Amino acid sequence: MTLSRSTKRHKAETGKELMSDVGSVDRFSNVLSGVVKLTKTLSDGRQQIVGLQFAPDFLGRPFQAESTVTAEAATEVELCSFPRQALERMMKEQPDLEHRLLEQKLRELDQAREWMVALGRKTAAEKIASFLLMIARNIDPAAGPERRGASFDLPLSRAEIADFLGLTVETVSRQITRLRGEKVIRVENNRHVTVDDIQRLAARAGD
Amino acid sequence: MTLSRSTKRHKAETGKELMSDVGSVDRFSNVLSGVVKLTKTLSDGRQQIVGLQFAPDFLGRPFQAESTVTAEAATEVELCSFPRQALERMMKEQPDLEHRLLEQKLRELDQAREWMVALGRKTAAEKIASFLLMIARNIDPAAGPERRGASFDLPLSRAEIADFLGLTVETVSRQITRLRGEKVIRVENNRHVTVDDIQRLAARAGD
DNA sequence: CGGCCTTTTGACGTCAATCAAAATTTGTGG
DNA sequence: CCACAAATTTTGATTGACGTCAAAAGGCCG
Repeated sequence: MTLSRSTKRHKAETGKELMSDVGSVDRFSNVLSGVVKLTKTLSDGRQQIVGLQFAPDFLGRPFQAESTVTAEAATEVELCSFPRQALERMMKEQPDLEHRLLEQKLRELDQAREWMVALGRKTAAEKIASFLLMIARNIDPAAGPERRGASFDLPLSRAEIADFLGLTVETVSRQITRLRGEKVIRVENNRHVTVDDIQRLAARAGD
Repeated sequence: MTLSRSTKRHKAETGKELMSDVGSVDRFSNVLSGVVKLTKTLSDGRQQIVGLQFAPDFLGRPFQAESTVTAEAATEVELCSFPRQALERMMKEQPDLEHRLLEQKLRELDQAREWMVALGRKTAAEKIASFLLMIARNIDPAAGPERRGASFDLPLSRAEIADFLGLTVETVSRQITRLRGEKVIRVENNRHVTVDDIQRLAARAGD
């Protein structure tokens, strides 16, 4: 994608709020590396992560934003960000862009619905397995489709995983411990996960 | 929207499967009246409703469909349906169409994320209140924004509501009974609901 | 009226939440 | 590099909200 002159690049430290659809922040970005989490919060503080964006996803909600989603860097993130105006000009000049945006949003919608099934109908154990599987597929640098194993750093803390899966930290921890006990995964430094046999993990995802 | 010659109109009886994104069914529709439910099912039969489409929503997932969503009529439905080919031709002739499709998909994405919060973080009571509120806003014929009350037929059975909210039929029934006992809603014939004070209902939705 | 399906109600069980505290990791300054 | 503080993760004990199982009540249509 060619960038207009008004774009800028920057790194965001972990946890930094990148943009909130709720208010005046009126920018649009491209995730160059890292993971961005989209969260929604209830008035009493309960939180739910409603999406994760990996490179090279677009980031932002064009055409008005009433949806009160907050985007935060989950890991070190490199963004290429530009004002809404630039996006809209680019879309005029290059209608293909709007098409690609539609395709990405359709993918996001598919993913959101995938997670609705997990949130509504899967057990804690199945949620964790599904989550690890999803991360493995998105993050493992050598993620060929025919790989038997995978190894990756979790982009989220236990608390964030809980917010993603509609669980508590304690339940997340227990389920990960259980998977480790059953040798489905190995965990180093709490963040690095190795899956020797992805099929065995997939078998626990409940699909 | 102008319809190409190859389009057709038909009514679907309740419960009829309209299209499945999984396979060869390759049509695209417009909901003219009624409610269509989008469901996903796990291999052991657990089901989750991942979306409800009200008139005048589009229905269908253009540009390949790997997402195994099934669309079914929840009520009597009038559709205007046409083959994918027609849609793609129409999009070429009228680029505005693709733009409107994008806007609708963005709305659907917002809604999906709204429900992710409910599924992951709300209590059974809050889920029911949120659901009734959503239906009231979409269905009540006289739903002016400044109405104090609302009255409508539920487009879903208790079992379907359960599948939408990630609950069991029994829990749905108990929560509705509870709301009735507290005079937040009145229910006639199990399907018709009257809300005298929408604010009181909204206060229980937990947002 | 009678069978069938949906909804409600009741008794009980269980999975995940809550509460509490220990263990481990991470970060900071000397 | 180590010592200490803070944050994160794990583990344990207990509770509670919702699920499960069972049966009664209510609607719908022949």
